[in-house]
Amino acid sequence: MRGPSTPYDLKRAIGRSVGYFWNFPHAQLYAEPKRLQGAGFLDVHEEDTGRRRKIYTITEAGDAALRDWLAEPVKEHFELRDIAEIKLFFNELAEPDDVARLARDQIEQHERRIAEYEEMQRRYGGIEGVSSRMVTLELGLGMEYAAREFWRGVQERVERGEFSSMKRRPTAR
Amino acid sequence: MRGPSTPYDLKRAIGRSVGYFWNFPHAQLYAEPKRLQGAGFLDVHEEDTGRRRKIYTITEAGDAALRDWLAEPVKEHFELRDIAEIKLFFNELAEPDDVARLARDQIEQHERRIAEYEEMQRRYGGIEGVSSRMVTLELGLGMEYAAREFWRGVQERVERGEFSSMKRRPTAR
DNA sequence: GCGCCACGGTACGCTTCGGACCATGTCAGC
DNA sequence: GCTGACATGGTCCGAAGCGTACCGTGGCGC
Repeated sequence: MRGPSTPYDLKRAIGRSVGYFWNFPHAQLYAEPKRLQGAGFLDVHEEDTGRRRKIYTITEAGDAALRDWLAEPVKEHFELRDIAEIKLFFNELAEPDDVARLARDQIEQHERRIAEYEEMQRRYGGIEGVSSRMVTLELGLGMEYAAREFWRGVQERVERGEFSSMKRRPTAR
Repeated sequence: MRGPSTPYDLKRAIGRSVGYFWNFPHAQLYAEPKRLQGAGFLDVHEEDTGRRRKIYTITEAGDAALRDWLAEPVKEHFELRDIAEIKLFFNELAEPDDVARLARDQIEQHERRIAEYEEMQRRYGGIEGVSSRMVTLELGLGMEYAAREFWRGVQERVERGEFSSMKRRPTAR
């Protein structure tokens, strides 16, 4: 989509797009093109002076492989990976105050993210060509709204004393 | 929460709970207790006959560490890890038919999951003691509803011809 | 008495991860 | 014209995560 790019270019592009819902450790972005090049899906041009940038270009084979992959059905269900959710799952072992703080922090975090996303929508929403890349932003927003509502509910319930701590773990099987 | 358990016990328990939103390759569930035991957070009792089960019990130190962790604030934002979303992000490179199929499959997948979750709610919702563990199920459901709505929207837009393919990639920088 | 399947676990190679580290330009402010 | 901060562009590496293949045990139905 971007044309020939260096890993660093990708890193920045990702930071403003897919990075919001799929984390890429930057070291990966240097290792992966190397592999793809080995597989014949990318060509490299390495500068021989200065910063020695490596500019990768997709090959015909790479283009074909990408399109094949896109046409392939998705079997995996999405995975959430939410530390806060894990902690809430173990709420019985925590103090109600901890749960309350967890909920408060989560609401704040999701609100911040919602503000970011809504700002992006306002800024780039109308622009021709870019808007088809904005579709996924809506999913992100939907998820954020749902999460915010959920944690608000948790907060209310904590306030009503519906979470209680279990001081000792069970020792019997 | 469960008391002394074997990795296998955990594997099954996880399959019916956290496993829905956080994947655990079962090999991990044998390696991790070993590590935790090394750190003094678990005790082992290994059977010396038959299946040689390893039954792990949490220690005082482990219990304390767990509670500390639960009390610690969560810094990381959740991560979605949705292959379908990635593919949709690259919709410009795919055929509209592929996008349509993607949306259809996703709607089906999310509906299946919603049915499972709703069934769980009906079955275990009222039960004393278990219901505090059901909280996270609500978040799961919220996410599923949001995702289903989103993909329905995508489907409608594909039908209206709002997605078009870009046959050739840009070659200029 | 035997074959199947749930149980319970190990081994191993590959990938992913993230933090530490390094070197090159650029530009603002003195 | 020097310097220090910061963006650029990248490598290295140990640790953790992943998934598949594989192995033995025991209960139960036929």
